[in-house]
Amino acid sequence: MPTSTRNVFVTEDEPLRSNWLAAFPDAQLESLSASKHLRKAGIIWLRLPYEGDIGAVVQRILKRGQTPFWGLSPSVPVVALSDEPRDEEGLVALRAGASGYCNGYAAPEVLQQVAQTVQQGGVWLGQSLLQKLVATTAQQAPRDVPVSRDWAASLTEREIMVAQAVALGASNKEIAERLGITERTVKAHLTATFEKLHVRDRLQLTLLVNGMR
Amino acid sequence: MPTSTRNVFVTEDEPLRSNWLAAFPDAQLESLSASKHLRKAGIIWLRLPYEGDIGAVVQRILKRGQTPFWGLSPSVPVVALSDEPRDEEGLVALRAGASGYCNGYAAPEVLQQVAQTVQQGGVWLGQSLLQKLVATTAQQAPRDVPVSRDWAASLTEREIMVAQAVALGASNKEIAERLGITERTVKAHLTATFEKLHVRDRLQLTLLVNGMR
DNA sequence: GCCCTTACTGTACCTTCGTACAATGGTTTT
DNA sequence: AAAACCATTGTACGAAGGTACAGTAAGGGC
Repeated sequence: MPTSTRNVFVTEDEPLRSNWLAAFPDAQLESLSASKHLRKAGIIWLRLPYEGDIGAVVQRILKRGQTPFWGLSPSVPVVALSDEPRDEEGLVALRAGASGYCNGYAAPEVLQQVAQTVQQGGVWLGQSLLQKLVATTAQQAPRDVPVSRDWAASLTEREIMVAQAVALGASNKEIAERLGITERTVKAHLTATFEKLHVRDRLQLTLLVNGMR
Repeated sequence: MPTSTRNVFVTEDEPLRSNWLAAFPDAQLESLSASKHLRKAGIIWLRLPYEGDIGAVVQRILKRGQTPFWGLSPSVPVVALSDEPRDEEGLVALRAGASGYCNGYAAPEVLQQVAQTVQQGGVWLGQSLLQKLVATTAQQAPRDVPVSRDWAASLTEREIMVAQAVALGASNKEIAERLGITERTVKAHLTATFEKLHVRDRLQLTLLVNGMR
C-alpha cells in the first residue's frame, strides 16, 4: 500500500528518525521552531516536547498546516507523538486539535495504520484514553475493556488468559493457583506464547500486551 | 494485508448483507438472539437495533466474545453499526464497551479500514463524536487521573535510569553494559527502587513506570 | 571530624523463570 | 481412523532475577 502522502515529522531532537523512516521512507523532518507553512503536507507528525504547554505547541503546528478560510480550517491532520504516552497528555493534545496521539516508538506498521486512519478523517487514540474520555462523560467506569488484541490472534484461549495475567504482573505460581493448574502448565503456555509472539520473556510480553511496543 | 480474521456480523434483519460481503467476502452472519460464543471471531460487527437499550445489547454481544478472567477480557472487539449514526447513540455504544461506531452503509473500503484499526487495538469513531467527547471532558478533566506520575520522585538519578531501562524490557546485563557498570550495581539500584516504590519485581516496576497501575 | 547520601562492587545463596525432552487424554479436522 | 491441535503434567537443568551481608569511595552538611 503505497503511501503517497507527504509525511512531515516535526521534532527538535531526532532520536526516532530511523523508526519513522522505516514507516515512511520519504518522510521529511522539520524543526519545531521553524515557521514554514506545511499546507502541502499530508500528515504532520508532531513529536511532543517534554515540557511546556503541549496544547499551545499543538495549536501552533496546526496553524502551520492550515489554509485559513472563513474561520474554517481544512487543515492538515496533526498526530502527536510521545515517547512516554500518558492519557492526560493525549487529552491535552486532542483537545488542542490533534487527530491522533500515539507512541513515537510505535512499530512502523502501527504508524502506517495511524496514517491511514487519520488521513481518512478518522481519529487515532489508544483504548485506555478513549475509555477515560467515555468514562468521564458518563460518571461510570466501564472497567471491563482492556487494550489491544491483535497480539492474541494466534494464541489459544488458555494462552491468552496466562498472557493477560502476566501482563498484570502475576507470577507463574499465582497464575497456576488462579487457574487451578500446575505451575508447569503455566510455563508450557508461556513458552508457546513467547514462541508465537516472538518475545523473549514475560517482560517483553507485558509490553506487547499493554501496547507499548 | 490479507484479512484472515473472522468477521462476524450480528444482525436481526440483513439488508446490508451484500454491503458487508463486499467488504469481507468470508463474513459470517449471526443472529442477535443466538447465544453461541464468539471467542474465535476476529471482529464482531453489531448492527444496532432501532429501539431498546443499545448499551445492554452491546454488552451482551461483548460477553459472547469474552474470555472471562480476572475481570479482564481479552475480548473480541465489537464494532457497532448504525443505519443513521447519531453521536448520542455512538456514545452509548462506546460507553458499553464497543471499539467502534460507524455507518453500516459505509463503503467496503471504509469498513476494511475500520477493521484494521480496531483489530490493532484502536478505536474508530467519527470526528464529530470525538470532538464532542473531548469537549465534554474539557471542563472536568484535570482531576481525572490519580495515577502516580511521580514514581521517580523518591528515586536517585541512577535509579531512575535503571528503572526506565527495565520498563523498556532490558535485562540487567544489558543495562549494565549500557551504563558501563556491573550487573551487581544494577541489582543494587533495582533493590533500592523496589523498596522505595513498594513493588516486588521488575514486572511490577514496569507497570508502574508505564502508568498501568 | 563525623554523619548521611549516593554510587559502586564483591561473594554467596535462594527463588523464579524459561527450556529441553518427554508423556497422556480429549476434541476437532481431514 | 489418522492427523492435528489443545490442555495438562512430569523431571531436570541452566539462566536470570533478587536478597543478605558485607565493603570502598566521593561529596555535602553540621
